[in-house]
Amino acid sequence: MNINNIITQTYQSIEELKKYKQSLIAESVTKGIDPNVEMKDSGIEWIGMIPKHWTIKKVKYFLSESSVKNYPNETVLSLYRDYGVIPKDSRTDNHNVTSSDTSSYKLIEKNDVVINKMKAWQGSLGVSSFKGIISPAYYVYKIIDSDIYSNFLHYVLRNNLYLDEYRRISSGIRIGQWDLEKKEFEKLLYPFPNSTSEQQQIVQYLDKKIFTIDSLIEDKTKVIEELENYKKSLIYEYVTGKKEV
DNA sequence: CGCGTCTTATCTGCGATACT
DNA sequence: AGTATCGCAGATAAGACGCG
Repeated sequence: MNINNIITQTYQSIEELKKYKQSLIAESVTKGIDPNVEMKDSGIEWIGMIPKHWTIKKVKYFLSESSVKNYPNETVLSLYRDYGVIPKDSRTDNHNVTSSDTSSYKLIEKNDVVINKMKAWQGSLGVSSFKGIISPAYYVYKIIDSDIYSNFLHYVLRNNLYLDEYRRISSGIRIGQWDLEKKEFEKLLYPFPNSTSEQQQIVQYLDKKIFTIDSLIEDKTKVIEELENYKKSLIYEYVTGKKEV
């Protein structure tokens, strides 16, 4: 069996795991985790049926925009598709330079919703578990509905059923940096379980599942790395060794 | 008219990839 | 291996907008 085949296959199984993770999240936050519950039509075309006891809510009524500035000494945060909202200096792969004057940065409190308006269509939005400040090129919202559990909302906002819709309500010329239109976003509808305890159950369920899937992905990534290194050493020998064109 | 906010396009640094 | 080019993830400047 040649190395390239193994690498390709491992790579594919990682992709499948990632897809499974996405659909598991989407399924859980729109259908719940009890398969025996009675369903009803949500009226939202990209969602379809939802549990009967869930409620559809409009962004405008559960989020309120916040733009608090002049806290230049707070921790600078950054929003990642993969990691959510984290302190910017906790990663070395962010090459963007923080402005020398952070007084126009927006203040984020714990549990605030942060949206990268240019990358929302890729799922670049989430609920922060940190307090800090972020570049003014983001939208910051506060949750004003006390029946919504912030960690549940985090999964809901990022679930992939909504990505096409985010893309649709974004506009702009530069490829890959379409601007999410705030007004359109505020019109979006999301389904929620009525009780926060059910929201918490779903979050716990997802956290556990995702941890398992992520560690599987990690293992496979390591396998690929090892194989790539082996392949490189072969190529190196070929190129520097007795090769003649 | 002045000022703050929003929009838009351009800019950036470096890892990844392609090629030789 | 060494070099050249691409692409990612996001920051930011500057003009447009709009409010009192």
